[in-house]
Amino acid sequence: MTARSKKQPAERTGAESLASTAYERLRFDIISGVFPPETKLLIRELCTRYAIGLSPIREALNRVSRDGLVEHHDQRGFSVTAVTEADLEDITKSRCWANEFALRESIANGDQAWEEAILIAYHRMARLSGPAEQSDAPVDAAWERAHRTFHTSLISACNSKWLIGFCEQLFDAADRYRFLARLQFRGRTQRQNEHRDIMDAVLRRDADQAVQLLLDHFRATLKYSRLEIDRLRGLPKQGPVEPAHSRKKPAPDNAPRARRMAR
Amino acid sequence: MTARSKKQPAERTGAESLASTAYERLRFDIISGVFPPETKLLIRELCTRYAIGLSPIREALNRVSRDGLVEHHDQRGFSVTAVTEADLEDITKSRCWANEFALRESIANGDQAWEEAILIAYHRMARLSGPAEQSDAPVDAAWERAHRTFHTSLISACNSKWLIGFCEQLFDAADRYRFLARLQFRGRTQRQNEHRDIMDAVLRRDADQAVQLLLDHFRATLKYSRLEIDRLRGLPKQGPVEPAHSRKKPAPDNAPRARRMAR
DNA sequence: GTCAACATGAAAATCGATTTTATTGCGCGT
DNA sequence: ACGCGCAATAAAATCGATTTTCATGTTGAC
Repeated sequence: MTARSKKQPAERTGAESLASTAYERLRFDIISGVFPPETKLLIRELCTRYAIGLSPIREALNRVSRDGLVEHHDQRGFSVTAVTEADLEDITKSRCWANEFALRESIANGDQAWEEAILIAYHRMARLSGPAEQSDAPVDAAWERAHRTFHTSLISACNSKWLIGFCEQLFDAADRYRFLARLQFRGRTQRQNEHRDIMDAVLRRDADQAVQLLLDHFRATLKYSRLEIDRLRGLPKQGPVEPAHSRKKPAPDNAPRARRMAR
Repeated sequence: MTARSKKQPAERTGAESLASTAYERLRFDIISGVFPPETKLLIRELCTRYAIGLSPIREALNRVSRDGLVEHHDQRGFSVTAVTEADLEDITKSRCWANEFALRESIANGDQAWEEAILIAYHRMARLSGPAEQSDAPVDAAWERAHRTFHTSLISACNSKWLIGFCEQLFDAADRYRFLARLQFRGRTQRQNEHRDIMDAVLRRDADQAVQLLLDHFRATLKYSRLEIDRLRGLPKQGPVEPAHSRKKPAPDNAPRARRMAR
């Protein structure tokens, strides 16, 4: 036996820890709305859901809480950050500001590799956009990733890792609102051409036009998402999508809000 | 025994978890340069240093890593983020952008409470500035906190939690560079009047002037910190300030770089 | 009838042991 | 002698048990 049976050279880099995979899954589940806003995240439930121990879950929770998707109160656990219209507007304003700067810098500094990266990112996204049209799939993880990559590629030449990181964080935050809205609207609004127009302007190095289109794009997302917030308000908060583990005592009828964080 | 011996009603709100205190201490120690850049952070050593268990340390490390002060590689542990001139310039550029926007918004929106908060923050900082003049104290934690609070207060009326959070993160990152520089220069550069001038312009609602002064302030920090980077470069990297726990085998002489992260 | 102290149960937080993984030094074959 | 594979060691990562803390519902005194 000449050993070496463990690691295929192909996946050599894929040595992820359980905590990291838990982080990815948790972040995705929060953004995609599996855990509705203000849901209390019980460590034990997450353990059984993801089939891993306490420590990695706890580690993952700490990371998402620094992403702003989850709030943490000492001795009182974690809960999904609430959604409010003010927060949505804050996010949109911030990402407009940050992306405008980053995009202008990118257009000024971008080289050929940058242009090609945008082109590739767009086409990968566009290719996924067709087959995924069926609206019964609640979330197309692949397209979402490609979408994120596309937006990052636009500003990737701004020469600021901090700014890029900030934009990505805001992207995730805004995405959560978009997903929440989609849960109602079922079926994707067709906005692929917005992306194409943005890309065209960027590659044309028309900074003003590109910025204009990009900000419009963000504001359209805002408008689209905002419609849902009012509807969400007043809805009884509930646990994760799959029914919460049966309580020994089914909550008495006079408890309209279940599993809500004390504030 | 009528119990109730545990908690004084005074410190009722101070129910911090060990992980949170570890986070604070760790962040402070990294920013203040106790752990030099690129130091490998061994969990066990941190456990003994802070006298707490693995889990809280690990939790704290995850949080600081999301703050950008520490890098994490799966299965390979944590290490203090390296310092580079490019990173320092990135940070400065980013905080100039972010703070300009935030400050203009603040000046436009700020109410009386905002003005008074600035005033108070300044005076608290100024009061600490006098007695702390002795240069033998490596770090005056109280003044540093007040300094941070002052800068945050300036932009606190910008109506964007995201933007404020971003600015604070950048503040910490820049502060680490400033501390590293101070370790050499011993003795504080007297820049208190810069803060006063900024405050005056802000309270006068002279946005252009305030922005000008604030950005100059940041750039002065950049200039001040940059001087040290070249000097740091080439210096043998070493462990925490207190001598590294004695190795059974003292490293052979041909190993110039000790405890360095593989990259 | 109202309020406060108390008991009870649930969840978070912490710890220490165990498992997994990476790194380093050594021996062997070429 | 040089490179390659293997063993030994150190560190990270994970798990499960235990301790602390909070929330809830109840009882008793005023």
